[in-house]
Amino acid sequence: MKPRLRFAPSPSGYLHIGGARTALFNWLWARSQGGTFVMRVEDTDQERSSIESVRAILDAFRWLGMDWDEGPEVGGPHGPYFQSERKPIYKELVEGLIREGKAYRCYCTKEELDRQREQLKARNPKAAFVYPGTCRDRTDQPDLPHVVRFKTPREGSTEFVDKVFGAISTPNAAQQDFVLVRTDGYPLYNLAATIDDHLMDITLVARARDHIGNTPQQLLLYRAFGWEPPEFAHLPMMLSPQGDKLSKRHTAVSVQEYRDRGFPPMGVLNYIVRFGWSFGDQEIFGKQQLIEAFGWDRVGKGDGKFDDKKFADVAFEHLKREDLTSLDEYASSVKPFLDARGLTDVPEAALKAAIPGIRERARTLVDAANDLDYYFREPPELDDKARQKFLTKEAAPRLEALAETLSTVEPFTADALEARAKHWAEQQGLSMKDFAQAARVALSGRSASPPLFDVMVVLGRERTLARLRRGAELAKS
RNA sequence: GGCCCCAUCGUCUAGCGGUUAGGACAUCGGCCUCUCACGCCGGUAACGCGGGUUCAAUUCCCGCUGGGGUCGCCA
Repeated sequence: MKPRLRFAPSPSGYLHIGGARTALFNWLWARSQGGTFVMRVEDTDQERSSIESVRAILDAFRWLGMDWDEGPEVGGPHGPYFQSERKPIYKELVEGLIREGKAYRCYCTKEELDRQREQLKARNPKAAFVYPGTCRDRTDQPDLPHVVRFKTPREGSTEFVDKVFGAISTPNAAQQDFVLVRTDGYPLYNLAATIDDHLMDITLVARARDHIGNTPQQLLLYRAFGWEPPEFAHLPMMLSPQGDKLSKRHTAVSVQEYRDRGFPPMGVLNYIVRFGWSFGDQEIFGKQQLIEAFGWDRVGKGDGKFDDKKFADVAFEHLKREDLTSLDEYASSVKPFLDARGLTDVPEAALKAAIPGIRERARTLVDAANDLDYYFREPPELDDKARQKFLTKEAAPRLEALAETLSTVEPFTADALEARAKHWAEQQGLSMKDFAQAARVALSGRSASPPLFDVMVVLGRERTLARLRRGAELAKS
């Protein structure tokens, strides 16, 4: 049977990097098995959910290149895919549970329970508040504000075999009569997720380890409904560098921030997939390779700590290698970052000519746009320090002479230019070192750039000569 | 605190009874060189502790210690 996987975001913000990883594992398995990847929006918390957030999350998915087969915008045979639109489904099923005595209405108010909880905490901060079961055996069901609670068995234990962690067993006594439906009639997570996973024919639920404690409750619900539960796979956590829960305080945690920093999408996916999953010594993967390599047997159990440096390096690796980011892809990816610098109509051909020279230098697309800037800005921005250091009185005549000697080079290629320049230098009793930096500043405005003659070729004969001469003028003054 | 889970370099990890414990990032040297990079060569650096099992434990079992998760009318 083809597996059906899902990712079920709560639309209360951006797509968290940890959420992206969970989604990725699901998506990879679906894609590698020819299965189905379902996107379901868990918007039962009306206060926190927003449509902008749904949009942000879907945009992040698109940017990452993870497509969904069923869900928002694409529909599918198991809809609706917004939980807020599935209320009648939950309602009917919960009423069945109540009729069968497997759940009950609880009339205790949140305020009362909160008060009790706080009292207990005041006395013993480490004590766990457990619902006292006030309404558990109540026989009347008046039509007053209430929540619905599950009647958790007091005996026995709930067990399952996790695809990553193996056998996990939890005593039912450790579970309380958890709430299924709140006063406003909206279902809570465990109820809605269970019902939807079943109705949507989900075969494997893969999620982060912080959900491991929800699994027994959900299993209890499957049993109560008489349904066959799906398989479960829990992923080790992605922790902050300090080892606690990863949050904004530590680093950028939204996928969008990495996009804005100029990380390539596959760089992001590649870094997060290696978190809790490995494939021998291979660290860098293209998308197709990743789909083929992925498997649950190579998912580890230990939590990991987030490392910005490693992340940046993986992203860079993807930008650097043409087999991972093609020239076309690189060019179109860097465009928005050039736009942001005001370089809005960069010729495609020139851009593609310039990229190979900056690929191995630019660690992000932000860097790339910066490294490409002087090719497309006329005149190039001039770095003051570089000017003072290299555009000296001594340099002026050399730049003039260099422009002169290079003006007749044919063809205008790096090799030919280098040969001519070296020949000229030799005649003058000079070495590359005696004019290279001055020429670099003249050409790029900076003291660091790709090799001189490569820069010249990208600029073309006319601009090269003009910039060298302008450099000479600047050097005189 | 109850319940659940985890444990190899600073970090991500390989290892699935016998290895000089491997790779990558980071870090420190060096080489290359027209600058900056890239690349290349090399160094420092790990099996948490204690018991078993075994001819042999990083590897299997138990305990301890340490770490994490969870205990909401959030998901």
